[in-house]
Amino acid sequence: MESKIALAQLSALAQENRLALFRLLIRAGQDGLPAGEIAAALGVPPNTLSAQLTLLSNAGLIEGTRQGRSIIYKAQFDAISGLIVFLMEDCCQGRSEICAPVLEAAQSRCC
Amino acid sequence: MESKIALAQLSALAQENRLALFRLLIRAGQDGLPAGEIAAALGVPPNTLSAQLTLLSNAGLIEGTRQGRSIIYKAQFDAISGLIVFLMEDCCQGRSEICAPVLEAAQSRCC
DNA sequence: TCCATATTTCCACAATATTGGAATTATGGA
DNA sequence: TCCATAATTCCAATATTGTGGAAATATGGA
Repeated sequence: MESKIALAQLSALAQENRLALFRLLIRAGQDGLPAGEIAAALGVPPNTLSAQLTLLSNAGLIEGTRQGRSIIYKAQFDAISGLIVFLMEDCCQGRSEICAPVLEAAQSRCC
Repeated sequence: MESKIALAQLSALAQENRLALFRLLIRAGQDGLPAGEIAAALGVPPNTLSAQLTLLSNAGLIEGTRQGRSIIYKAQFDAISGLIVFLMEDCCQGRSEICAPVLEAAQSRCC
């Protein structure tokens, strides 16, 4: 992954509202949520939410598709996977005993 | 993990210099690097670097220990592991086929 | 004690990001 | 065509962050 993309993703997540928004979509899973429901859930005015959705979307972390009058946003799980790999890149120079436990711990505590 | 800590970690990583700095320490592994060498490697004046080290350190992503006149900074691998878990929290409501591949992909591409 | 090296703290200027009001675009139904 | 709903774009005020100069602190050696 390019450094610029990772930076955009980290910047997008590095804000209270957007982090909450992203995690809401992670929890919503593959069904996603319409922008209006997200705004209601987070208590954010629609134009502000729109700016936040755009940032996360430009970073590739979420994707919106129109469905009637609503736009349904979904978390992009691949993007998170790529970001994790980027952060751990060249972490061990072959000595995988250093970095393997990091991802193993994450895996065992997830789901 | 508390949301505040995750936010501090993401904010700390969401900046070009600090992201490069963190990844440098990830690559340096458990030996770490003295602040001076980091400054030289990144081409950043020492006082600016110090502010960046402080931010990453306060977020728990790195840790510095004095050794003679130098302070050796090391990446905290546990912190990254915790951040990954936080981002994926409640990702699948039991339907682990959604989120398991994310971490598996990360694991297979790392090391 | 004095000096050189390593790093940090203090501070203020410049750059960047966040927010929401008002207006705009898009869709579907009557 | 007209209206209501859903979401976005434009813009400017406000808030936050990043940067480096100058001074300060900490360590080790002569």
